[in-house]
Amino acid sequence: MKRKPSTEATAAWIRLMRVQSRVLDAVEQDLKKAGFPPLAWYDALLELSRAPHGEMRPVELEKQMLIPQYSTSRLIDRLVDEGLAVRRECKMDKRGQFVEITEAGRELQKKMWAAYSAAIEKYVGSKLSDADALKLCGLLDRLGCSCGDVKAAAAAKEGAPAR
Amino acid sequence: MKRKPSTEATAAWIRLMRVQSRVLDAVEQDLKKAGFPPLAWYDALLELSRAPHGEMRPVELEKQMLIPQYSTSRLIDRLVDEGLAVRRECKMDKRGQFVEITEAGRELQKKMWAAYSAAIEKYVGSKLSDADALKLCGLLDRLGCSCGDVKAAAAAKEGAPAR
DNA sequence: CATGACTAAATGCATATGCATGAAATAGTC
DNA sequence: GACTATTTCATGCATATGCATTTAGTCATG
Repeated sequence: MKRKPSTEATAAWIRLMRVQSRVLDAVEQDLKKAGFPPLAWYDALLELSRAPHGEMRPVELEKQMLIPQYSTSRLIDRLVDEGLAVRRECKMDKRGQFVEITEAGRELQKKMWAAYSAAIEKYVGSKLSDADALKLCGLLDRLGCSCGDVKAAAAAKEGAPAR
Repeated sequence: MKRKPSTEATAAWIRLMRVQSRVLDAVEQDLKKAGFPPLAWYDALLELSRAPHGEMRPVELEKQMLIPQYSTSRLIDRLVDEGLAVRRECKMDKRGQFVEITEAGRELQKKMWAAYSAAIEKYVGSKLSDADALKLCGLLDRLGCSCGDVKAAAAAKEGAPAR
């Protein structure tokens, strides 16, 4: 465990950091220029819209998005403030609650996907063949994140980065 | 430009975001647990230590690290506060200044590299063969970031993510 | 050498984040 | 059922970030 990384591994690390940062920045900028909120909002709206009845427990959302608890709490605050979601009482566990996406939330999610998917195409899709994209997936998956199968994403047709 | 991304491209995007986030998090956590400051400090110290006479203009540092101007300014503040760097007058351009790394700064950079490189090995190196790491580099490079040549990193022997 | 355009760096202010803790409900145990 | 531990969610506080602006110096031009 004390071994030093190879030159190749270090180079891969640097690129992983840099490229992600640049690409994410570019995508976020495109969204912002189009007048949309940050990607994190999109992720949350997407999760909610996919959930049965469009509602989830904050704890669930937190697990899906892999962000800290307080972060979830505040993200929900903002969504609610903007009328994109509502908090609903949770009868079975009165500590908890349900967060339900509103019609406005669903609409925003769809509109954002138009801009978001265009950005993905612009900054990723157009630079790699499908075969190379798959290779990239394979290599990234080896770095130990479980992102589910590529086919699962296919079924969903919408992408969400987990920050 | 309005084409939708393929499933493969979207999957690659998701993985790029997720894996980077997880790996960076893991590395930062390791550093933090070892009592070290954030990676951004390391990057700055490394840049400074490589510069001739261990000094640079803030503007240069900003360009190297690709972070916003105000961010550089405040990062330097912190380094100076901790005695890791000093601000020096710039005679040729009195608007500007030089930032020079101190002995303490050089020492910290070296100590951090020990922990940092171990983390890179742990979370990247040990998961990929060198050949695969190179493949990953190649694919990531196609996404349009100029990270310089792998050989350049080899010469330097130290890695720095650009945030 | 005056003036207008530009560059280097810092900073005020609003917002966001991380951390630790708090409050309220539930679950487990004796 | 009383007691403790655990889970769910919110929040106070310190720090960090993004954005716009300010201050100071340089440069180009007439």
